[in-house]
Amino acid sequence: MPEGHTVHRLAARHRALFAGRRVTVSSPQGRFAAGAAEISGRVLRETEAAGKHLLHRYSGGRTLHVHLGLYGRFTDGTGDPPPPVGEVRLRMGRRGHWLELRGPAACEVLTAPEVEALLARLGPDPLRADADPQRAYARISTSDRPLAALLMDQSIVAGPGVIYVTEVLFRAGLPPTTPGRMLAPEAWQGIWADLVALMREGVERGRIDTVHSRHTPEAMGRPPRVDRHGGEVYVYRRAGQPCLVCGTAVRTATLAARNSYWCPTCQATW
DNA sequence: CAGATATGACAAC
DNA sequence: TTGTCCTATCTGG
Repeated sequence: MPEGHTVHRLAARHRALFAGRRVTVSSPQGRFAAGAAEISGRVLRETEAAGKHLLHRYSGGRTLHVHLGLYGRFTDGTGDPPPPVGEVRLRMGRRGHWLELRGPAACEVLTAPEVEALLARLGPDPLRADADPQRAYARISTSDRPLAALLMDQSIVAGPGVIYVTEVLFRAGLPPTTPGRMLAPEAWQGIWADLVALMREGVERGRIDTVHSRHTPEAMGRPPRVDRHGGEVYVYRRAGQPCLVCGTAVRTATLAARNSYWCPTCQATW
């Protein structure tokens, strides 16, 4: 589930559920027992998302940092918490509502300087008001690395994962192998604006849906896709299947240890 | 029931 | 570039 939109959505949900309240924190699985003891019984002041990182800021200056990694997920519910099933790393609750976390890559309590250091190594996040896209462009435009790798580098842009990056490059008409250096400033502005729009929509809807959004093939100045069936994304994980816009078989390759997908016709060249 | 897979990141080579 | 880690779920035999 987890690209940046998921984490921002969680931050908002956790804020609505628990911010300003005293919460109990435990680790049924045991792996977060010490951290849980540090924050349990404190007031959760505020929640925040930065890229794919979730922060719960507690009274007393401590911050819970969660990174979902590939499999991490939260569940929550009303009433009394159910008996723990499986590997529940963290459980938190207040009267009437509980929250569980399984499988995170990171679940730890950080000090203020550690939080600062974490935030300092992240690039601009399209979902944050304080984001400066030019900071990302300064890195992109001076690199020979392929765009797919640059945009997935969280120190360049924080939040997008392989799906958003794959799809935004399709929508920009650029192959994932395009060297960063080749990206014109206007093209970057377009990609950034597209990331902002798509990811905001992702936060609202709780899913990544790049085809049925406001940037339809028609709006992109391309012929409408014939197939009305087919799903939420243009090319991600659609290797060998016909491009939804032009019908060419979607190509795939491994780029920077991640799978890339692109349409060789719609994304012919920079 | 073993094995593959999943929207990620990092250390080690 | 490869291996490793976090957990659950789906596939096939």
